[in-house]
Amino acid sequence: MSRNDNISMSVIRRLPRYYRFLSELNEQNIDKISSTKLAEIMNVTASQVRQDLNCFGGFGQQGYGYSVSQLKEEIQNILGLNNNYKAILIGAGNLGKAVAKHMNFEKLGFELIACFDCNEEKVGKKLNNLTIMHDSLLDEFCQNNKINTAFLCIPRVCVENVLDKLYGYGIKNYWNFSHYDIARKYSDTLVENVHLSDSLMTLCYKMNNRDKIL
Amino acid sequence: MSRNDNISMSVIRRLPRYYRFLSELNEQNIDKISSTKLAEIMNVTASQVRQDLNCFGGFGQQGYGYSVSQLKEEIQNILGLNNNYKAILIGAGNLGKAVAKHMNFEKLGFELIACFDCNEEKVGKKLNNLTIMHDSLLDEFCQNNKINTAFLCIPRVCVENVLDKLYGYGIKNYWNFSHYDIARKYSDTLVENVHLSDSLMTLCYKMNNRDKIL
DNA sequence: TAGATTGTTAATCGATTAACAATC
DNA sequence: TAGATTGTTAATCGATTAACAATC
Repeated sequence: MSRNDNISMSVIRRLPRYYRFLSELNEQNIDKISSTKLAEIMNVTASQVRQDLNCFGGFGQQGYGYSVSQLKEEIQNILGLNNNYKAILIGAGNLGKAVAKHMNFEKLGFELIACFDCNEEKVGKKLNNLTIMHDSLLDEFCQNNKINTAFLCIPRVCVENVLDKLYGYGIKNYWNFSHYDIARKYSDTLVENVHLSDSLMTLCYKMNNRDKIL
Repeated sequence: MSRNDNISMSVIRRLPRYYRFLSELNEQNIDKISSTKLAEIMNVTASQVRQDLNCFGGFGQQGYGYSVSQLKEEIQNILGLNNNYKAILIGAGNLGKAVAKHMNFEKLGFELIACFDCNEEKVGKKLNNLTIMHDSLLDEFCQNNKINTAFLCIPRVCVENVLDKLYGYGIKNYWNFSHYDIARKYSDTLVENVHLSDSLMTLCYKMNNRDKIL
């Protein structure tokens, strides 16, 4: 099935976007689409669509196009959204709460099974269906549960301490909202960073250079 | 000063990262750094550092290196972080609250001057130093205040309606947390999108392909 | 002056786009 | 069969890296 073992991250990062647009088309009960039309909708080139998809297999049919529902499923599988990776949330502050409540983890390949905070006031409160636990229970929880991922929503200065523990318990995948550089310390981790301030600074730059950009 | 009028977005997106590392070095009272050392710290090539910086000017000194504090300031200026762009927040849900409380807007070139929500229960409550206002007050507020940017923390389906109003009042810069495609509808807008679910899906892919990646 | 390190040009690498033969 | 559209190769474009002359 896979025609190309060395898929570039540029391609990977476009997959969620394909997935979103295909999901929409699917909801609109559109059952076939050509690379040209899909490209139009997504504001990319038809060549890119075909090249991207062909990294993973020949999902289309010459003369016809692509089956929307099939292609959506294929990308779902490529991304691995049918997984049920167990995740824990570290930090139930504003950001942690937002992340926990805002995301539909089941549709994204994850299940949030616990959340921790160092603040006594938060401990015992509910977050979704979970009761927030104190950081001191982390060790016990990690020993008794298989955890695939940690979502880090704590300040940068707190990360190293927690990370050392989590890594010690074999957790090697992180969704990281801090600026702490996880992969530098532990090179066999997989990390997705969300740098909100970087994004806002980029907007600031664009605003300063409106004329050059538009 | 600017040697290159057509800076690529690849370069721009690296600037916040330079800025962060330089800020750290500055806090550690390190006053000079060579492209080689900076590259090492940032895990990039020295060539890239020099190329990137030279898009904007010759900030270094041959035989010596770069002044940390000067370079930090230069990038601060390039990004426009000394601005005081007036921003309003639309949506004071979990995500909106997290964004409002979590970010240090002043250091990022912005000032949050109001926030709005359509939920009567939230109206009147405080968010930072601001009182959450009902969406129905948006028109009046926009007429009486100069607003540069809107931070959209509302569900996708709610965006178009609000966007039309905001655009009508001349707001053309958006920090967008929804999947609504603002730039498609209004092509003279500047948009920074934050797609949290895309990031998590990418992590999911990486986890599924750990062996290929690491 | 000698050593260090930049600024900048040239070479390489990778990603995107164009073109078209294969085929449904 | 004729028309449409893919899969795939080749061409182009842009970004990264290497090299080195300029110079502090």
